[in-house]
Amino acid sequence: MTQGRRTIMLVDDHAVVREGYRAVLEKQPGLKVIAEAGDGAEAYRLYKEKRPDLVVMDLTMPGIGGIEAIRRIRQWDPDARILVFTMHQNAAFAVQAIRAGARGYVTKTSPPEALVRAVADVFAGKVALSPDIDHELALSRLAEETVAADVLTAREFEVLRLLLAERTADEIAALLHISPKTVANLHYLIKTKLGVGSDIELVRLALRQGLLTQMEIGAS
Amino acid sequence: MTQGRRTIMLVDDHAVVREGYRAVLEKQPGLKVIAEAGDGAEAYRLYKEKRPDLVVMDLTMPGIGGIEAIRRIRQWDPDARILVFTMHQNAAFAVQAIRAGARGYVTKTSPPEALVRAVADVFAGKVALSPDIDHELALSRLAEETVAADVLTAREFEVLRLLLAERTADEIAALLHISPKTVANLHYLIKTKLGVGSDIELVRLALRQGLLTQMEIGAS
DNA sequence: GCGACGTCGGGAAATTTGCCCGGCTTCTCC
DNA sequence: GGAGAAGCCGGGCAAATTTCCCGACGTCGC
Repeated sequence: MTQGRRTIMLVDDHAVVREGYRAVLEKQPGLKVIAEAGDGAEAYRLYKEKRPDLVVMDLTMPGIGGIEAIRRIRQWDPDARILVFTMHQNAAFAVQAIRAGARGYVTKTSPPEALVRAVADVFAGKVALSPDIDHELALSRLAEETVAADVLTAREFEVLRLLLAERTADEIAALLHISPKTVANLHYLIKTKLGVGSDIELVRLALRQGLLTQMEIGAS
Repeated sequence: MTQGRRTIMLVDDHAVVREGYRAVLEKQPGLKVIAEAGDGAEAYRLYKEKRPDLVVMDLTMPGIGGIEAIRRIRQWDPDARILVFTMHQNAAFAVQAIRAGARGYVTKTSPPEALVRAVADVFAGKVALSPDIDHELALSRLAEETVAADVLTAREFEVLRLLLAERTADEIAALLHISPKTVANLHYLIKTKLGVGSDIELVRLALRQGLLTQMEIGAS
């Protein structure tokens, strides 16, 4: 990266929203938007081609999501600077993003200046978190909600995904070549491990943890 | 409204996103953004103060949501032109918005030109729907999914809300001063009326129909 | 080889679900 | 004012599921 001219790539599936990022960022001297992508796959491809100094990335996108895009880009270039800018004011998402290799997490509810400041912070080597996410993370620390991906085994996680996909116990049993009884046992075990009493709580916990995004809901 | 100078109010809880709308719309000669609001209550207040010729409105916002804001504005000014511009590519939302009095529904995934065209269509007296919403509505017509708000009685709807709020049957019974048995019966009746087999399907249907927005999920 | 752990499922009691019923109130329409 | 429809409430009971226990098997690390 040259010092005087920092290049940026924007990743968001909404073209009009990218227009907003661009307007805000290009008001800053020394920042230049050189690429835009509408989904994770395009982001990865364009990153390799354009080598921007920083990526501003949304999380919820069709196809390959933001988290996976971060992982891929960081695998290809471990020094990549990626700043997540999303609507999800959600500690679970922030944790996932940072673990995947993001250098910051700012919510879209923040004033535009916050984005500008976060960009500067990332260039300065700091981890940029907006105040509301600080707060969310603090709360989640206190709540100590069990993280599904951490406590569940691979098999349990798979059954959970299928349950959330509106499969009946019998369908899952047939799919996995196990007895319906085992599915029932796993279902029970999952609820126990996650400290959840009903299926309704289970779905809501899954939503909070991003296991099921609102996007997928329609695609039943 | 004067012919040469059409005034617009933007409503969206994300400041950066409003920046995008503004950039796209003000490129058009004859359009001028004269107000911005970040939630439904502010939108209603500002509408009365500024009397814009058109409102571009998001749906999911903190506090008073977009649907309710549309209702209020239209009650105060039955001729108000309101165009919904949202990320929700969801037939149920579109139906609610149009019923509340919106003159159009465009999703944020549409190219920026689609927004410009929709604005022009609304000014021309047409109902503006983006192609993906046309498609969603067509599908929903074929699927004929039961609409919770239509088929459920008030009591049933109330129980449904409480169930979704992660209350146990016993809590609901105590809250409504009825027997747990009745709650169980209502729970069963709700699932029957909505043509749903499990609680998981029930939650997902509620999400599709906007009874439970992703925003609320965290606030358990 | 031995303990820890994940996977798979049987068994049995406890609970919930699915579906029926009848009684009660309210509202409408004649 | 009476007949009928529709909503609300809850008992009853068989069937199904959930809950919790158990043992068997494979595999991995030490």
